[in-house]
Amino acid sequence: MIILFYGGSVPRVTEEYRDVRRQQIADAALRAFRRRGFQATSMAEIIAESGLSAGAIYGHFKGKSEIVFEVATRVVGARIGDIERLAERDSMPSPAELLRLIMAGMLKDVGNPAILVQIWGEAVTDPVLKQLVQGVLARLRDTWTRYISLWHQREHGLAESEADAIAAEQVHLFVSAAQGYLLQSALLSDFDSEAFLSGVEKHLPR
Amino acid sequence: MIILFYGGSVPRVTEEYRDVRRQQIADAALRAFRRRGFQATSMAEIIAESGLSAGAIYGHFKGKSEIVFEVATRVVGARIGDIERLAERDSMPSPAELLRLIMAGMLKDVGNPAILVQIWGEAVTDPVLKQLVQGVLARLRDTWTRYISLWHQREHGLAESEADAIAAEQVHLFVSAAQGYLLQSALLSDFDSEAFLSGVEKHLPR
DNA sequence: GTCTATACCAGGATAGAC
DNA sequence: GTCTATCCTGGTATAGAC
Repeated sequence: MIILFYGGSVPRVTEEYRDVRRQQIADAALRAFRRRGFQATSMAEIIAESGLSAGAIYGHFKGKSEIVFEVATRVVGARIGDIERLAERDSMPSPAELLRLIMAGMLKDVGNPAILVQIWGEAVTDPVLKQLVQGVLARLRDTWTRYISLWHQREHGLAESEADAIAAEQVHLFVSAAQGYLLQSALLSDFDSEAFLSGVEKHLPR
Repeated sequence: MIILFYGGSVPRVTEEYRDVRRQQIADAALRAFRRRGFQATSMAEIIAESGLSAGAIYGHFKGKSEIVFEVATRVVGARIGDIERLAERDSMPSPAELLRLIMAGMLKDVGNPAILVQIWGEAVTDPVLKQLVQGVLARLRDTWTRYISLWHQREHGLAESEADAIAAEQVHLFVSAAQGYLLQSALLSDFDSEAFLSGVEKHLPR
């Protein structure tokens, strides 16, 4: 393929070209994951789906884990963006309503909650995935904490420091609710999403 | 080995003998899982740990999943027993305190929460493990619901039917908190167990 | 950078003798 | 029921040409 160097020692066009390829591979991987789940998707399938070859893929990623890293980072970025956008609205949804929205967004992008559960399971032994999950969880927790704090300030007129303190306590419950929701919807064939969400919404702190 | 048939066509001593063997294998497997996690433990290691041979193990279990099924069922049975015992005490711990106790018991028996997360991940694709997780979750949820209902009746003097209804809503939050706790303690190297538990305890419904 | 072909390995499960 | 030895599958990653 055409590789252009633009002047000095920095390969400008190449850089961009690499990004496009990485994106193309990540997109293909996500399509494959949506279809077959994470574990069941072999590198061969990602290769086929991408329309490229083994050599090409391994030229851009060290392996399957690195590809997921890329995919997941993008997806979670979208979710973080959602939360931050909602935090700027005149009437913020309550944290419990936020849970509903995040879950919906997650399922829409990822397609199948089982993928996440599988990644969690792999992360136990795979260092790259472990780092991914830790990073993702930290970002999500922080953003969510800010949201809850802001909501308490707006809704209950709490001072920022006080709201921050409460939010830091409550966020664990919200994050757990999200994880429980994903886990159960992935594993229980008779999972009642609406019962879960409304039950939880009713008893989550306000 | 000695196999005795006691009278008719029912092999009485054999039956007992099989149970002992199955138990021996299950114990060995749990020891191996505690040491290395679930995924990383190969059949070869379970075989070595049990002091038996491949042939012997496969004579008693169809495969790895069936062994975990046995192990997990025993462990969860203990947890169910804990809850039911606590429900009979004069002063029941609050549901939030129960969470603490269950988590402690779980970690004591299983040794490492990562094992559970790995089983969840595998359950997505493995039918035997999926059935295991579904069964376990259902039993746990039911027992926990009864506990919460009972607590509301005792503590707030609610009628049984009313207490049942509230418990059915709240149980999702408690189960999720347990799952979130296990997941995070397995995956976050800087997980602050005490902050989680006390934060959650403070904002869980009473 | 990309392709095809393939080496290589781990690990679960089985065969057949005792 | 149990043992030893081994087969066999799936799947990741690399070699070497273009």
